[in-house]
Amino acid sequence: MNAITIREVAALAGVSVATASRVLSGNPATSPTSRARVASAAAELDFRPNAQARALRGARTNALGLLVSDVRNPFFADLAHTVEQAANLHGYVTLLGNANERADQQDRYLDTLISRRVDGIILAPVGEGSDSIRSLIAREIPTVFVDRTIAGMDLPSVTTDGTTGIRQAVEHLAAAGHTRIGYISGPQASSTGRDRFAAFTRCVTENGLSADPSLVYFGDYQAASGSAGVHALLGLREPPTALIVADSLMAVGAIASLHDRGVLLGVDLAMVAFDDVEWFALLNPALSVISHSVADMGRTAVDLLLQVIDGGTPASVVLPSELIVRASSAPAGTPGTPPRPPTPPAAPPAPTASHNSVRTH
Amino acid sequence: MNAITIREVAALAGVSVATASRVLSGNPATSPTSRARVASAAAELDFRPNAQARALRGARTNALGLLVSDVRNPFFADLAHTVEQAANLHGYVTLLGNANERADQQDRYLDTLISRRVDGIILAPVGEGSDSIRSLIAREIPTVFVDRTIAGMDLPSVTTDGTTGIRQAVEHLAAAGHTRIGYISGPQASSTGRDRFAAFTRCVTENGLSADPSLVYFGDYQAASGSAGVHALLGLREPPTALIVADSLMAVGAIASLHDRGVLLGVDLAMVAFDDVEWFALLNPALSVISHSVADMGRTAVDLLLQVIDGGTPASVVLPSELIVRASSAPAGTPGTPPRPPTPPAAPPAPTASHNSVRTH
DNA sequence: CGATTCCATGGAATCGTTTCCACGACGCAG
DNA sequence: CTGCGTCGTGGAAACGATTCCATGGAATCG
Repeated sequence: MNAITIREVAALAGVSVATASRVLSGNPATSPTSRARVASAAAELDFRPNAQARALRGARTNALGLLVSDVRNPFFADLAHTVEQAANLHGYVTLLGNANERADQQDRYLDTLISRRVDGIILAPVGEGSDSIRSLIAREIPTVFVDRTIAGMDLPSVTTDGTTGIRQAVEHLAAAGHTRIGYISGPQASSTGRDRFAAFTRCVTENGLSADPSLVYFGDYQAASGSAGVHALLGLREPPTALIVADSLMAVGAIASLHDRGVLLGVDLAMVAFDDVEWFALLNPALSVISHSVADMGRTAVDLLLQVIDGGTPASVVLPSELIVRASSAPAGTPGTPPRPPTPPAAPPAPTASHNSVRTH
Repeated sequence: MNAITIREVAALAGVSVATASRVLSGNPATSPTSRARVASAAAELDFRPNAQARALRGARTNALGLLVSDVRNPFFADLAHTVEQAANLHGYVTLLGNANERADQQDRYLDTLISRRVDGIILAPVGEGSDSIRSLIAREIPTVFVDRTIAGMDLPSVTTDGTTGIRQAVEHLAAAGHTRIGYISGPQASSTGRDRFAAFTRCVTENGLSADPSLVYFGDYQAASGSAGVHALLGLREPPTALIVADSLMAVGAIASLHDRGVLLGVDLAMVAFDDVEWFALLNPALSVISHSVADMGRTAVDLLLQVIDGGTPASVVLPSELIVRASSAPAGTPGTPPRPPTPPAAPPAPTASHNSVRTH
């Protein structure tokens, strides 16, 4: 770790450190001669400026923090990817943290991001507010929420309006004859969990469907709770004939559990999941989903954050969602019949929406 | 961004900065009195030490860099997760970078990691060596390779021995009567691409199967190349009756393409993919895979890196792989017959290996 | 009781970079 | 020829923490 400093570069170039610094940071007040000499000296020594020292003096670190609730969730993996690309475009490097859906890990990571003096933070919060998050606000560290928000914390955010998609899903299932729709919900401690659940209950009553509270299972956005939800709902005396699952990981767990039980998707049970994941279309039958554009969300989050860093107070953005109908939400079978022998799944109804994600205004 | 410094903490506590620093960094040479006063002052001001300044003076940053070739690849998402957890256990924070399977993005990220003076780097390299990687070695920055290596660069590494799994897969398919096995390979510019391809060709000849070079398609570990591979291989005059795909993303592309063509997995075409991804088991028919333990790989990589940081020169570790047979690799259909109407997939043969991943010694 | 050790403490140097300030050289207009 | 603005340059302060070193008081020992 024989680090080369700007001092050695200056010495080799035969100029002062001040001049070397000016050349290396693009300050125009330099002569062509010293520009050339410093540049070649830096190249020869393979000089890499120490970002710590640079950030210590200057105000900016040119780093953004992105804290997602679970990297293994394909939605957040995609989000990380788009955020990284967008940040890169603006000269920022992204430090990605993984809260693992746990508030303590989120706080630990937030603390290190604060310590490292990132220029701003994009946060998909877990829980309902912690000291670390309040600390963020008290220090006026530029922060935006993505995907989820926290009640009472007035920060710019990019979220999805799940209502449209959920309404479309409920109406679609109702039109297919389902009256008892099960719902595997996200945790009520998260804004998306609450909002989607509220939208679901509203749409269910609006469509005159069963509002039986036992049709709702509250999961935690992890695969295991999807399995548990299927177990609970199909164990009811009057099980649902259709199922809406509030995120992709729980959908994976739910599907695995249905497989184990020999319940055929799209035949014995209709299903729609929130979040469009590429391979959901590859399942047999392909899974109907409520889609929202992760690329737009990532780009918008970076845009908002950069505005906050520049001192602005941008308005929050709400992105649309929409139903994509595939074979898994075929018309209802007769409720209560035991699983039948495998038959080819019914032909999917004509899609009500294209697969292409909706662009934000 | 009204940052609180140790100076203000010291003032409030009524001690010198030196004492404050000692208390805050756990130096035992402090009196209980000042410990208490400094601690309460720090808490009251919500003091967060500036990691930049700390790292500037001291030698360590307590940060590791993890550079993966593609975050959206579930294998690397899982790896990121386990590495992060393991590093966390040792008090390190992980800076995750995404090379996007592109050498230029990898180099850009390596440069920022060098600039930020991370204590060590875990690298899943893209390409066959660049100036940035050579720079890493020249500076003696602790680095280990994970999943992939680069020929001629003698760094500790954790890799998977794909040979066992591929041999099992080829023998399994041969036993089922397949003689023409297609192979969608990873890029020959990557060590895993070369190694797995070499193992495949060796096993094919050993088992007396067709070594027709047109049965091999070279992809790039991205989904699109999986589709292209299916297109190329099924367009042959004598198409293969079985397919081995060298990674999970290309498998996704391949499966999508098979869907589009109406080719039934496990009926018209047997398939085995490298990398065990949770939801591959959920496909219908479930996908046979060559599994290797990503958790072991992540933990081992962190272990090796910590040894290198402590001045050691640990030996590289090779982890095992094994075939997990599921329904997608059913016995061969008659080659060349057009897709038949859907029938229930054949019952899977008895698994030759358990789903549980093999533990490293 | 005096000398010596121990220990908590504060002042100051240090890390590598940026940036303020002062200075000298130069060109140009009066 | 002198005065003034411009421009490139170097010295030194600054950023916020750690750590060496010296100091003074208390404790211990002969």
